[in-house]
Amino acid sequence: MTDSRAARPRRVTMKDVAAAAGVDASLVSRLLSGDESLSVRPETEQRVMDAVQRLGYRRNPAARALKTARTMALGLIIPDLRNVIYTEIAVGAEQRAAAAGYVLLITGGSAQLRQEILEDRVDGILYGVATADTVPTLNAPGSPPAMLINRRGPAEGSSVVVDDQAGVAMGTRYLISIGHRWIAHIAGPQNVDTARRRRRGYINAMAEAGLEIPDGYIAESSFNEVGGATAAAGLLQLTPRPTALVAANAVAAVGAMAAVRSQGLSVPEDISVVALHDIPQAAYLNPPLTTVRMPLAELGSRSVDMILTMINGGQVGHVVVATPPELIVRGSAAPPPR
Amino acid sequence: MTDSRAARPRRVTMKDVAAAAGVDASLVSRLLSGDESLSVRPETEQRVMDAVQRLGYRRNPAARALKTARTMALGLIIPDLRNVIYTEIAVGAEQRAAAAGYVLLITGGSAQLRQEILEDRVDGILYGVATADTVPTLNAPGSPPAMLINRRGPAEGSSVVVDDQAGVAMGTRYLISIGHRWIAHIAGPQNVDTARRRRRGYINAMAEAGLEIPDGYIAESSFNEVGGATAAAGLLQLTPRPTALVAANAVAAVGAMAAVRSQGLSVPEDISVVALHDIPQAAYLNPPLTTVRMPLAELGSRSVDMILTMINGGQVGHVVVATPPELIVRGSAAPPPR
DNA sequence: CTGTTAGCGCTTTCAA
DNA sequence: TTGAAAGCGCTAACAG
Repeated sequence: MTDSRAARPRRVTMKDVAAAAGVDASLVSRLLSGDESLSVRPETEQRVMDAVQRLGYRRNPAARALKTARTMALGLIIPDLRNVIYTEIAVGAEQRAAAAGYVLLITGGSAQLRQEILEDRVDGILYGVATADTVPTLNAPGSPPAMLINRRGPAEGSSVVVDDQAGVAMGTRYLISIGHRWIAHIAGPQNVDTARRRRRGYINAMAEAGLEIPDGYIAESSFNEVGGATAAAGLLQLTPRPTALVAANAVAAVGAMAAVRSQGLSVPEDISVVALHDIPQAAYLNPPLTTVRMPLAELGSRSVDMILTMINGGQVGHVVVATPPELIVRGSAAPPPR
Repeated sequence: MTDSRAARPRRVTMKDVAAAAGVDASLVSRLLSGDESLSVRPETEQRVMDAVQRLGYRRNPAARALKTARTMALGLIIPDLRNVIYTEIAVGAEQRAAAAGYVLLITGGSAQLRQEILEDRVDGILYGVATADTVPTLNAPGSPPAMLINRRGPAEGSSVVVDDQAGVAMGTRYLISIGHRWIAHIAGPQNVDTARRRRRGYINAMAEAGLEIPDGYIAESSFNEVGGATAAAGLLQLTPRPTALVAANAVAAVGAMAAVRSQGLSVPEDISVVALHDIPQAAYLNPPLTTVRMPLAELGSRSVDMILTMINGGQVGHVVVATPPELIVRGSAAPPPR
């Protein structure tokens, strides 16, 4: 194997800058770090800054990390890069991280797989993945601080979620308010707590209106199109047949609407659909999907604030983002037939 | 400001392992790197490995990066984390990177913004962003190797793309084959070369069938729902009114179909629609969207192969992923009315 | 078969 | 107001 490694120019180091400016490297370091308690002659500072400019110098993060034991990076692990919900969260997190001078490293896949890869490259980890069976080990000794995002975990840990229960309850109440009585729920996978909290929102809203939830009216499904389609297909066979569906997830709702159509029924004339999460395409679907918008970007930015607090030794615990859900009425729900 | 930094346990170092195993650190290092040219007494190796296990030791990437001048990380910059097309690419890239022992750091946003942040943390950069006006500076001295992905750049650089031209041509030919003559094109933003190549595919397919492209039949649009809706709305006002639309992007097509409906027309009875990129929801739309599937994951994995070659001093140039596009016939296209 | 040594590029006391 | 020196955790060349 011929190693044809090209001769890349050696990176300019702090020493080079120091030499060019006729000062010691330590001075360059302190200048670049904006050390307040430092008094430098303006002209010296000028010379150093000029040299930095001229040589195009950038500090080496690896060397800094080694010395300071801080990488200035944060890790975000999400179950699936293709999931719009998570990328929405990621966008919020990324902005906040950047504002704090941190890089956000986003990876998809299982916690197991990513944990070890990320663990030693970041100062803190945000886990967007966790099921009842596989909660990542938070805060193992020797590992950076970690917390759950959009998932609630064991009491000792920390987490941040949106008010899923309120969101689904809001959607359910809306259907009730326009006259529906037989409302079924397309629930998410019940081994993730987010889905369980949404289910509770549905159950509560139904109970508070004194409405019955017949057997089978809660159909578990994965958070994607196929899952929603399968769940809806089953629900439509039930007696009494539901006149409305609250979906725990908008992507699943897209599948559900397709299933309704394939049974020769139509949305919203025969079956009304309301879904959690206001995804970008909701307004362009046929019919446009009525949704409950959740503060996802805020969930992301909040999680960064929290992990930063943890990194600095603070306590954060379990938080629910306070911003209330918002109902976005479009065309997929109407009063029930007859 | 009270610094309440908690006392996190000091990380286990290689020295600790060496001490625990009664050997020198350098031996631990060579063992952990799987140095072939090393002969160690099996029992010594065993002792070291046991110590590693017992202490839960992991090597410090910052220290390794400083020493070896390799971070074992790759950067991927994509325009928008929410764009399904790009996350599909990212998934392919991530898998290949992991297989090669590299971490893929994904960030969204502008090249300008991300470049400097990533530059010194990775061994190579994959740019998924570039317009005619803002080509990132590839391979600046002192920066890691970089190339474009899903974008073609200046001759001196390197890039990998899929065969966009063939893809759109395939969709256009399909519409022609079922009888359409008046086919309009929802083109992407013409300052990105991907969009220009797709436009060329449309033009060529029309020309090769001897079909006329009336003025205004090519509408530029951004690669999202609003863009598609706006473009389609304009196209439908033209005389002769097109009977079919080829969209350079499936997300834009979702918007286009909505625009068709809002003019009181229907898909595919009045207007047929075919789009590039087989997005997950295509099959669940109303009507299900006929698309041309492009090898996006392969585009991602291929880009990783290429940047790895560059990192090792090799040349790669400009490549087009060979896997041909595939037509996925669903319900959004039918023979023209009358 | 295993140990010694030097040093990657930076930050941080401490001294001048 | 600035410089000197030590060392973060690791790897690689060289000795033994």
